[in-house]
Amino acid sequence: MKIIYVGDDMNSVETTIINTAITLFAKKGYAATSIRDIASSVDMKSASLYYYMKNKKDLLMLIMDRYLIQLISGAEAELSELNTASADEKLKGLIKYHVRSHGNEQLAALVVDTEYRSLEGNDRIQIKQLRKKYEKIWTNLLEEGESEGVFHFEDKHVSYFAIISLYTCVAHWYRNSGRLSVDEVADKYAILGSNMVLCNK
Amino acid sequence: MKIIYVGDDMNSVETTIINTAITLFAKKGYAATSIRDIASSVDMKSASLYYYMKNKKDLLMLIMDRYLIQLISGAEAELSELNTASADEKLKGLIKYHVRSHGNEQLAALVVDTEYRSLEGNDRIQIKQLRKKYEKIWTNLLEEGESEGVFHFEDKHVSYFAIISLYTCVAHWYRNSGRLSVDEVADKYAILGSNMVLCNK
DNA sequence: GTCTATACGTCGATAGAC
DNA sequence: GTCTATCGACGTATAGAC
Repeated sequence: MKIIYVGDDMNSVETTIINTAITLFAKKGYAATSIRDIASSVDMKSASLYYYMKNKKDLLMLIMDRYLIQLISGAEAELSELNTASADEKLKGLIKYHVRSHGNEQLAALVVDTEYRSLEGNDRIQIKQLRKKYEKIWTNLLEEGESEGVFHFEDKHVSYFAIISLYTCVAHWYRNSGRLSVDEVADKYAILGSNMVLCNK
Repeated sequence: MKIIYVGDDMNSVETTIINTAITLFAKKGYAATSIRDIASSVDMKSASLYYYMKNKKDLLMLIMDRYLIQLISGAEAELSELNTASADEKLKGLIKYHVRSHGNEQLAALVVDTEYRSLEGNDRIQIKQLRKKYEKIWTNLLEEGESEGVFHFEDKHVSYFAIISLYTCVAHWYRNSGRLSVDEVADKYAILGSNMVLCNK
């Protein structure tokens, strides 16, 4: 499940630049990555990049915006496919989707997760809203399960943060070269998370 | 439980500079924080800071090194106090200690957690070794509990990363001004984590 | 589209007065 | 101890040739 953005030409220069920026931002951080770093990684001069982008800040915004919009629409699609299932099945499905997305698009997920502090003004507000929209998908599901008597948590907010942080951190430790595939990690994690909130555990 | 480093004079200029650096590194990131930023926050000129430190890189190292050494020795002390307790009690104690440390020294914990990528060469190796030493405390305890038949996990590494990431992320979301005290969060989290690996759940 | 050249600010760090 | 002054490197971004 490689995420393909609508309208992307995977071989275009724009896409190469964006993917290179994602790699460098994830590895060294946005502030420590210079336009010249990105340019030399794609065998161009720094001035040439400005033909494809407005400035460095907009490049970061493009990356974060795209990933979050993709993540949200994918989560909504996943839940709508499961709309007749139990809350527990929906939670497992959502966890698997989240882990797969964070595993397959690991570098972009890392940028989204670590570079929020690099945003200012309206950019920050815009990304905050997208994050809140995604969080809402999870909290709605937890509340749905609770009102159906399927889930129980001593403290809703603590459980919510526990689940969200557990699954987001996958992007920080998962290694593609490791023992487990993304799908295997997703399956194992779905059980862990379900156990955390399920009533009859 | 405010962590006091041995030999610190809490009112010294050095300490003020270090605490200011921790705050700025946590908020904006190491690369995005200039020496002039730190200096103006402590009402000095940038040149004056060099009377107290060798360079910017060493300031970051000092912060990360101190926090990790403190974290490790505190965890060891916690476990040695509990050396006659069950593995489950030890795990709960370790979780509580970790959450309290990450809650009380939140900014330093964030710097340690997010600025590893800003280190190079021997600095990186040195911090990596400290992190591994701390991780070893946790994995030893999980293995001890498993061999005693108290803990069970389908996949040791996945469970280990789940627990570690769950508890480290506390530093990312905890707000001192919020509804819960650090101790309350620590207690609630200890139950969650224990449930994840306990046999008779 | 990609380049060379460059403007202009800010960076980390040092020299040396007080 | 703290300052002013300054160095040289490097940052983003633009102008304009090809």
